This record gives sequence, structure tokens and C-alpha cells, in this order.
Amino acid sequence: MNTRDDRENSAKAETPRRDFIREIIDEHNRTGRFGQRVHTRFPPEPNGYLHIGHAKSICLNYGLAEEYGGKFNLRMDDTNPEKEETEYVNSIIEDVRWLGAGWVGMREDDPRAGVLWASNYFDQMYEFAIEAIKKGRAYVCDLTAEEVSRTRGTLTTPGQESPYRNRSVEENLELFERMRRGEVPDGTKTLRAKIDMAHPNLNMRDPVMYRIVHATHHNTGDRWCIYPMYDWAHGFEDSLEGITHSICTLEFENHRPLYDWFIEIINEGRTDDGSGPWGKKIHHPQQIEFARLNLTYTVMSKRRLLQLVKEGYVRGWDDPRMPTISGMRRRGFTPEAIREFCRRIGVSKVESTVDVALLEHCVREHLNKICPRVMGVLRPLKLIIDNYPPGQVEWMEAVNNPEDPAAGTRKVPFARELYIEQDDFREVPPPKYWRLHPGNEVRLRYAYFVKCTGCDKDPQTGEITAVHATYDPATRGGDAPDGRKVKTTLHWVSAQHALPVEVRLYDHLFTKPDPNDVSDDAIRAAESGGSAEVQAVEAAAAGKDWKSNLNPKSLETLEAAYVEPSVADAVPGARYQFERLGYFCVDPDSGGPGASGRRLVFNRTVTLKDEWAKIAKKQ
RNA sequence: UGGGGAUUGGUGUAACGGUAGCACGACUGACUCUGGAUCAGUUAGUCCAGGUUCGAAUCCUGGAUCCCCAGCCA
Repeated sequence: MNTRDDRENSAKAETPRRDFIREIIDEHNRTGRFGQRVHTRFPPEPNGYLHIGHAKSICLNYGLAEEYGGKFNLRMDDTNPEKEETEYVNSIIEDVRWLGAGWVGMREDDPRAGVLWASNYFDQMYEFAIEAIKKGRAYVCDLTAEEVSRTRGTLTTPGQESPYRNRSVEENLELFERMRRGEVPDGTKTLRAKIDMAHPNLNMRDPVMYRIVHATHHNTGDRWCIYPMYDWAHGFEDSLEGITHSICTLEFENHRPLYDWFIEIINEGRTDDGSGPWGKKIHHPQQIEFARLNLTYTVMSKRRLLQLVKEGYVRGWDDPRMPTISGMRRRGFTPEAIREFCRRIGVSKVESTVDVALLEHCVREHLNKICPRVMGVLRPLKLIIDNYPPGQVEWMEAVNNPEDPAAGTRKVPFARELYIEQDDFREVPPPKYWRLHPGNEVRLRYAYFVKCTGCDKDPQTGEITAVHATYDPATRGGDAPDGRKVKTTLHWVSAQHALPVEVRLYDHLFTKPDPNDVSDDAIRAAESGGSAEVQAVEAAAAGKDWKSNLNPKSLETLEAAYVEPSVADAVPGARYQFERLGYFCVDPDSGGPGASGRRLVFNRTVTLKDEWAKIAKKQ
């Protein structure tokens, strides 16, 4: 029931948590660093599908803009023509929209409206590169990739300067122009920043700014054959858009000095009023790094997710077992649940792994409030009410959602032959088993008390084929006039009215909280002796990697489940609670209502908490 | 043995020199026409060693451990 507590909780849920990023922004607002302006962005590279880790970033960035009355941009970071695809662009836009983040210029009628592209700034970046050359801050280098790598030095020793480092401005300009015109083959020249080959931060050892790639870009076609590197491009993308807080993950912390350096060298000879020789200063955003999200029992890297898709371990990017936004959507998660999850995990600089149980908790919490209840039987067992008149059908009134009186009621058909869950009958009940067993009386939800009289078995296999019971007509609706109680209530469906459906049960994709943990294998390897390193090597040699921890039971398909007839016209995406079992969502594989030969397919989103399962597990 | 980060219950996250709190999990119990939901409660933590202070998770010194960086990827 909705109570005052619920309202307080939901009010609490909308309260943003405090975190170090909000503190930095508050400080900027106190000092007036950005004139009280907050402008964030989400800048994905369109080379994969978005996952729950991206959701954290989206919620953070969009949430910040919302809270501070600022703006939020969605920008495709498409600086590498060889990796990026339109399929990914489309999925990213759909996912950000579904999550509920609204970017500047977003429109209902055109998914791409307002979406920004790094590639739109290629001209400006090229101008900046020329400026850097003219300022003596960049040079064209003829070293091959291998040579650059070799002369970079190591973590503890300085690199060597390129022999092309001191070319004249004129020569650099000329060569860069030839690179741009396509006169130079891939890999033979780069434009490099002239910084310091002895810098302790490797990113500052004359990093490459432009490489030559004769490839067709999904957005700019064949207009360019030189493409900016991330480090050169990213800061300008943010600068040009007036981003105030460039929020990114921890691994870019080492890049911040370079990000700042590039903007500063462009600002050399520029002034606030534009009177400098190079004109007006460009905007300098503040980069802030936070820890990316890790979740137990799954993997999050694009490379690995791609591998799962390509190698057929899952059915696609939107497989309901995937931690992708599209997978979670298909599974039945709600944007509200994901947003609440992102709020609860907070933001910090500590690398951490969040228990997937928290995500599941957030999903249950929301689904409990919004899902209509329905009865469905996953593993059917025939229950025959021997004293119920054959051919009689009663339509029992059932509550649609006890959490929401406004959801109303519906009628569910009851008859002599029903299906109940196989788990709900035991010929020999274990301790604390309250469900149906010979001699025991239970309630059938919204119907009658029934008392078990026995069961039929296959004489060959001993398998239970049907359960018999008698009902008490005085308990119609589910209450006994004499005040007697039963210990439990079972869900059921009328055999003649039951809708046959397919149900897909999902479990964690991996069997271990940390899929990288191949320690069992290492232990086995240790039996042959050897140090930890030797064990690791042996485990690897035995082909044991993260994929060996894939859960073979992550998908279980039930072909012969039944649900009550009221859901016959459910549309793909519709969510229900199957009472006592969990939350289920209609899969797109079902086809639309009224489609010929339609057979509903349900995905199990998440189970209900199951006290009995815990007891049974202990026994 | 270079540089950059980080370290609070099982997990995640607060506390900004003044009672170590919240959430998830786990465990009790109450209630219940979902063994659901709800409610009440229990459990369990400041990486280590010194120092400053009336008082330290917080400040100082030293140490330990973990993560990131040697792509013409982002």
C-alpha cells in the first residue's frame, strides 16, 4: 500500500547524493570560474553498444546539468573512421533517450536532432593544428609507428628526440598540407606535439596529434585522410561546445596535463578580448575523473562484450543477459530502476565492484510498484479438484496490484482441472514445507481452500502425473467462514483456459563474482607444484580465461509454461509480476497482438525474493 | 627501481578536527490471501606504524597494498 513512507522514500530517491564532483562544481560556482555555468556532455565513441557503466556516466552528466540548471550535450566521438559504425550510433541514441537523458536540441520527431559529432569540428581542429605548427609547438615526423614506439623510452628512462623534431615552420606547414591533400601514404608521417621526450608522463613525450588514414568516414566521407588523435581532439571538442566540466574515467587522469597543454598553447598569443595576435582565447574546461563501474558476475569492457556477441556466447548485443542498456531493456529493467541504481552507487575515485544484487534490488523495488499481478505456472503439474463439478467455470475476482488500488481487479477462470507449480507439491514434505502434500490444506489464490488427497504416478517411471484434492465450497474467494487458517497460498491457472507460453529464465552470465578469477584452475595446477606465477601460466596454458567462467545455465528456456488468459493481448515490452515467481517481460520474439500463430515469449526480469528457496538450500 | 591516482563493515558510499552514519547483502522476529511487499531488530568497518591535539577516518611523517600509463585506439 502506498503510505506516507513511500512518498518520503521517493522524495529521498530524487535527492542527489553529495560527491566530490558536486563539491568541485560548488567551488567553481563560489569562485565564479565558469560564471555559474554548468555544461556537461556524454561523448561515446560509436564502436559498441552502451552498457550499465555508460548509464552511470550518463546519469552523472545529465543529472549534474539538471541539478545545476545547466546543459547536457550528446556527442559522438567519431575520430577513428576504421572502427565506427552507424548501427552503433543508432543504438546509442536510442539508449540515451530511453534512459531519459535530454540533450540540447533533442526532438521527438528526429532521433538525431541535436546530436553533436566530433567530426563536425575537423576543420577547426585542422586550423588549430596549423596554429600549433606556426607557434613551433608541433612538427611533422617521418618515423614509423615502430620507431616512435622504440624512441619513446620506458617508464624509467627518457625517450629520444625524433630527428625530424626541428624542421622549420615552413617545412612543417608544407608537409602537413601534403598529408592533408592525400599525397602521403598511411603510416609514413604524423603530426606530433613538440613537448618533452624526457617527461615522466609518457603522454607528454611528443604525442601524435594527427595520423594518416585513407578511409571513408561514416560522417565526413572521403573529405579527410588525416584524422586527429583522441588527445588532440577531445579537449577541443569540449572547448568548442563550451563544456565546463569534462567528466571522464580514471584512466584519463594521466592525459589531463596534455589536454590542458593543448588548450594552453592555442591560447598563447590570444587574449580575452581578442586583441592578441592570435585573437580571442578559447574556452578551457575542467577535466574531472571518476571511477568506472564494475559489476559482479559480468564483464563490462566493450572488447569482451563484442567477443561474447561475435563468438555466439549470447544472442546479440541486446541479449537479456548482457549488461548493455539494450539487453537490460529487453530483459524488462526500467529506466527508473537504472537511474536509482546509479544514484545509489554514488561517484568516487575508488575503483570498486558493485554487487549486482543492488541493481536487482532497484529493479524489484520499481517493478513492485508498477507491475500488474498475474498468475502463471512455469513447470505445470495437473491438479484435479475431485469434488468440483465437471464443466463448471467460475470467474474469480483478483487484485491487479496490491501496491496500487487504482490498478483495479480482473476476473480469472477457475475450473475442476488446474495447473499448479511442480514445486508446490511434495508427496513427502521436507521440514517447514507448507505447500501441498497429502492431507494438507492450502489456499488457491483468490479461489478456494483445497485439501490434498493424493497423487497419480506413472507406473513405469514413478513420475507424478497429477495431484488430487477436494475443495471447500464455503471458502470461495479465499477465506474460511469458520476462521480456520492455512499456512500458504498457491498460484494456479485453469487447464482449459491456460495460455501456453514460452518462458526464458536468466541467471548471471558468469558463475563467479569476478569473471577473471580462474583460481580454481590455478589451485588444480598447483597440485602439480609450482609458484603462483607458474600456476597462472598453467591455468592460461590450459585455456582457462574469463570465458571459462561463463555460466552454462545463464539461460533456461521453458517451452511449456502457462499463464492466465488475461495477458493474451500483451504487447512486447509489457511487464508483469507472475505471483510468487518474479517479474516477467514480453519479449519482441512474441510478435504483436493478433499476429497469426502468436505465442507469447516471456523473459524473466528478476525473481521475487524467495524465503523458501533459502530454507530449501540449507536443507 | 619514473609519473599519476586510490585505501572506511562482505559490497557500495557518507562523515571536511568533535557520538563512524546510510544503502545493499546476511541473520532474527512481527505481519500477510504472493514464503512477495511492508515493519522492527541484529551483525559487521576507518590499511599499518609513529607524531600533533583535550580530541584524528580527517592534519603531519614514514611504510604497505592496489589501479593506470610505453597505440599512428578512445
